[in-house]
Amino acid sequence: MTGDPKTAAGGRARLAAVADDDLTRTVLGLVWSRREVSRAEISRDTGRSRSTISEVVGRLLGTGLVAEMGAGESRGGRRPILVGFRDDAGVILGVDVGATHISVILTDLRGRTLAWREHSHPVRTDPKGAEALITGMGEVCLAEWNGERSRLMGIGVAVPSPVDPDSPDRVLERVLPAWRGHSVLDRLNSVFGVPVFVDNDANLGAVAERWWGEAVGIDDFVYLKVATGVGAGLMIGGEIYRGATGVAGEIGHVAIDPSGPECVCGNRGCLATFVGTRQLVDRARALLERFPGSVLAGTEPGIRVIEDAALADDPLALQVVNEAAVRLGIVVAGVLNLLNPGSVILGGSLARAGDRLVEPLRDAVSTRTLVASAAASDIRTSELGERAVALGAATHVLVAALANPRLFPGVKSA
Amino acid sequence: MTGDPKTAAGGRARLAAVADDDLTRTVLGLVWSRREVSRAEISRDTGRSRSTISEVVGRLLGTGLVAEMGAGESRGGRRPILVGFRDDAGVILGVDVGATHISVILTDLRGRTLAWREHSHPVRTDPKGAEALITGMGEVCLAEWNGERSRLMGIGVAVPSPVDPDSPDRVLERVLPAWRGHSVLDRLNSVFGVPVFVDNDANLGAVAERWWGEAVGIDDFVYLKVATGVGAGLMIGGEIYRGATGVAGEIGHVAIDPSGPECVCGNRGCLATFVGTRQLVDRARALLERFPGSVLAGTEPGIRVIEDAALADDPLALQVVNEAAVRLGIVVAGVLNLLNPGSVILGGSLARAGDRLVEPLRDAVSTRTLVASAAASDIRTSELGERAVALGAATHVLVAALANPRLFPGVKSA
DNA sequence: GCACTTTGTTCGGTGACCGAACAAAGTCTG
DNA sequence: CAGACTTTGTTCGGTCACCGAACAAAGTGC
Repeated sequence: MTGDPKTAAGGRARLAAVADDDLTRTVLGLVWSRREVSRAEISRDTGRSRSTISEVVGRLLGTGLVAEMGAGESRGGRRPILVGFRDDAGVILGVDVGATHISVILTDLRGRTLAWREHSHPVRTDPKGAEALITGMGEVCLAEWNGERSRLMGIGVAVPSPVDPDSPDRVLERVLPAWRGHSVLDRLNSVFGVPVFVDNDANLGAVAERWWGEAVGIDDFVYLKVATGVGAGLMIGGEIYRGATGVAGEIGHVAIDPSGPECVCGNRGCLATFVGTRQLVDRARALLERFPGSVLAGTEPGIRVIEDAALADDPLALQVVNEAAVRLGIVVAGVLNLLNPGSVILGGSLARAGDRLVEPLRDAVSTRTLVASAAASDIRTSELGERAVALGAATHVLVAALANPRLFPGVKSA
Repeated sequence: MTGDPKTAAGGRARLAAVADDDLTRTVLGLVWSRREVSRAEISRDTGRSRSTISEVVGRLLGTGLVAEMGAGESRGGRRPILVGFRDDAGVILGVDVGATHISVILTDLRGRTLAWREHSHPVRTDPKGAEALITGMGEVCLAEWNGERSRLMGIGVAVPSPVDPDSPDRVLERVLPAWRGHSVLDRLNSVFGVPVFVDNDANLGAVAERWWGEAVGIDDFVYLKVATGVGAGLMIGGEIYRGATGVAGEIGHVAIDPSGPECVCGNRGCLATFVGTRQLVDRARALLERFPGSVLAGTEPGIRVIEDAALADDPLALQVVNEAAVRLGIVVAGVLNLLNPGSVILGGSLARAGDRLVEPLRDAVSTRTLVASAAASDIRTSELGERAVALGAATHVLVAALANPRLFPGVKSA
């Protein structure tokens, strides 16, 4: 043993610089969420003395992350100086890698869209092309934004596959076998020179809902996403819950009908055999015979067309939505009974249908749950639209930065 | 506004005494779990300096909660002084209020049983009698133990009903309407003069498993308990998860067969209509015709008798266990897909059947889950026996005390 | 105009924690 | 067996986050 370097370097890491201790983190988060707040108010909310808060805020002002925004209303004495978060202090790229498409968003630190691109691509079979497409689209977004590139803080990537909490590199192999060995993360990191974060798409959709959507202020909810497959993002105590091996929320293969069709997973009657973009489109096509008057007759319907038709109360489209609602309802009922979430948010392909989806779903649920838990949780559709997952990927980076401000450009660590 | 008492009294509470700051808590927990540990080892494990740990341990020695237990093995230098937890520094009462019985346990701070009593009682319909019975059994346990009564630290109570995290008093009303208005908690508190904690029985069974049973060291698991009803305790990140309104884990009314019998809850085919002590006994009686040679023939079978028969490979009893396993398997499969727990532990009426229950259950599960999540989590039966829930109730108090040492007798707060 | 509030800053003080140094009590090697 | 090296636990002076008191600046309300 050559001495004991652990005692010297380990233990409580020496914080040589700004914005890394607990209090600084708390204050930064408070300034972010309150948008405009005085030092005195921070002091009251955190329970720390005004003198302490003054010093912390002073250090934060030096980083450029927060700034004084003018005077606020008097509460019977001197008017407070309002401190606010600099939403433009950095930008974030969010990437949504779907099964058949890729989209990229560029946001500021308040989740505002600065640029957005979308492309169809056979992601499963052409990983090399996908990789090039992602970096290219990222470059395009940055160019459109036309700001200093050094303000890019990080990249969030959503993948349609479970993520192993321990080694996110090995993520893609299970669902995307052709991606084996391709470390998109490394590539993105070396091209853009910033940290890259990966997570499952449903998880990141849940993150988007919690920060900008229907679940703002809710710590315990379930986000259910219908796309090529079906997945759930579990938010528990304000944190994404991944389970023991990272596959929590993978509900596509819950068996809801033992006599149902065979699934790729080897079992029968999985939820994924009924609900999923492809299955919905197939079902619509099969129903054309029974609904010759449908607006879908004669077209080659895509999911978007079905959604539009449902919103126009086309009987065929409503039938498709209804059937899906009943199937989803079976699973949602199970989720409510087991987890008792504060709310359930439906995103993805069918969310645009709104009440036309929620009402039959709620009916299906109510025949399968205890009154108490069903009544307690409200079921809603997402309003974030097609950008939800990419936005969530970007938000994931924002969350990481607020928790560890050294990620912000201009905040030094030594 | 009369001054600002909040600034003076609120915020970071002044710690006038011993054993209440973060580090002291950590050290106390470490000493408890390691049983015998040196100051130097604590220093390495917590990352604090030896000088700091020395001071903290010194203070803890003063409380009587820990003591020096002699010298340990040398690691190449001076031999360490081992510090250990005084398991007999306090005792705890755990109460298991079932639907048809009440049991009380007295334990030390290592979960060892010092006394135990059990009684049948119509809890639902006779709350006053139940209350008297609980206090009486508590007194009997304390008398049998024959120690100083001042060492009683607290009482944990398990109830067969969801618990509202915000107001545990209103707990019992939903499942036990006759208990309305009876605050057993207040009564216990005034009789014994110590804090009283309440929680759901399945939750407390999970606590027992995590501290003394099959889930030691596992932070994410599901405990499934079959008794008069069926319930689950969800351990997530080492904490009991209660959901938004406290009914998480109430899976008795998950619909597993839409064409099944009607349930008291108004729906059809609930898990509770198939699995539950009463249902199992009824089923055994109904099967007597088909299994005339069964050892159960001619008896009036109780659940204990059925368990014994199954362990003796009686075909009728095995049939009952098998059927229950398949039904439970449907629900367990849903749980695995959704939550991806590290393990599933089966407690209550059927746990004694061991592999005779687990094997058919595992078969039922494997046809309904993704390979990945099914393979990752192992399904086991509890070994804690009939005392599990009462033990968990007592353990709940221990957990609270380790997190807030002022609960311990002799540790002053001012 | 005067009494009272509120804000933000300055400044001396407290306490948790650290590192260096040391004595005591070991192990290991020649 | 002696001397070199380790490990443990304690002592002691120093650092840093945080606090409270005091104060000036800038308000409000009668």
